Amino acid sequence: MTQDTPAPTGLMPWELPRFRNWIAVARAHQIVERTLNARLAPHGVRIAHHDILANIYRFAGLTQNELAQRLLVGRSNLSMLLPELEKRGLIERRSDAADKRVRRLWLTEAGRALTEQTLAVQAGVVTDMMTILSDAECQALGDYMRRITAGMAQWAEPDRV
Amino acid sequence: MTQDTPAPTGLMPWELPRFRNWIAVARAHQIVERTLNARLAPHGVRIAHHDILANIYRFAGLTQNELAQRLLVGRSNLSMLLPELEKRGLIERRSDAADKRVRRLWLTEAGRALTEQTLAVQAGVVTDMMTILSDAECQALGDYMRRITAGMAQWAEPDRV
DNA sequence: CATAATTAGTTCAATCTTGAACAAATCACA
DNA sequence: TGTGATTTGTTCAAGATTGAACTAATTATG
Repeated sequence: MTQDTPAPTGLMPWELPRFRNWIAVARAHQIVERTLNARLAPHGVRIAHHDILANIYRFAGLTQNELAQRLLVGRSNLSMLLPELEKRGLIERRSDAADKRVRRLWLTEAGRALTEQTLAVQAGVVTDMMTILSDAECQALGDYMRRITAGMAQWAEPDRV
Repeated sequence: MTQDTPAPTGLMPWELPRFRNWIAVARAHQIVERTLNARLAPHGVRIAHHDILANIYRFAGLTQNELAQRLLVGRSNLSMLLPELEKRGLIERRSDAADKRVRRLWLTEAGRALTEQTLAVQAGVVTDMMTILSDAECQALGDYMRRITAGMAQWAEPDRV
């Protein structure tokens, strides 16, 4: 019953190699995100939480604004999420002595422990899925994507609020 | 002020090549999605809408359920979105004569015209960003991602509702 | 055939995410 | 200094997304 609409004139977008190949990226990413979310759920954490925790784990003492830029989300998003993580005793927000506007972020002991678990989950998902690529292929993949990201950066899209 | 937490024992996850390289994929994808959304906005459409329209464009007459599986979203999601697109006169939902549960999806003339525009926008974003890769690299990228997707498929994550 | 199991789609309430408007603190610089 | 521009974080309301529960239609099976 379902039928492809015949190409009116030239190639349809999904027939263009660059298009097709990017769609493959989007699909794989979507599936991995869903998988990660599912495996994170038993730990009482969503990807958004994990991303926050992992960044504080790695860059202890960063500000909310730095975190927002790093995650490519709006500051308001963090203003909604961080109090929740704070209430759960996973993070602390200490205001900066030098600049009273700023709130710097730190993990509690419990937060650090949880983050180590969720990082392990994420690493598990990623290595599971990437085993299908050889080391060289995996490296090439990373190089391609970093070049694309760098290229887009010049292209300069609207800043997050 | 911000400081890396020193590795307690072995490598931290973000130092593992496979992990690092996948993060690059996630980042690039995130940036491209944002760019696409921004460029779609002037057409009064978000990615979610465009994805729906583009799939109906390509697979005219598919059912809501088929569409949901294709987009990897829940059926309820479409039950919220489709009436909106219908009200805007972009799509039609005709119930199937053979199976009265099913509603098949078709584009109106206006919907087809809009979809051709948004497909062009998407193709523009994708080719813009992919020009930094050679044809061969682009092809390799697609191959890698399709292999990953196929690998995950066996791995069989929880079905959408 | 009758009844149970399955499937397609909807509704609803709970969450998530976002941008605009805002307050406070800092900075630029005349 | 003083005044205007910028930056940081928050609030709030609107929109988007999700899963669970539900109805109606179809299929499987005894």
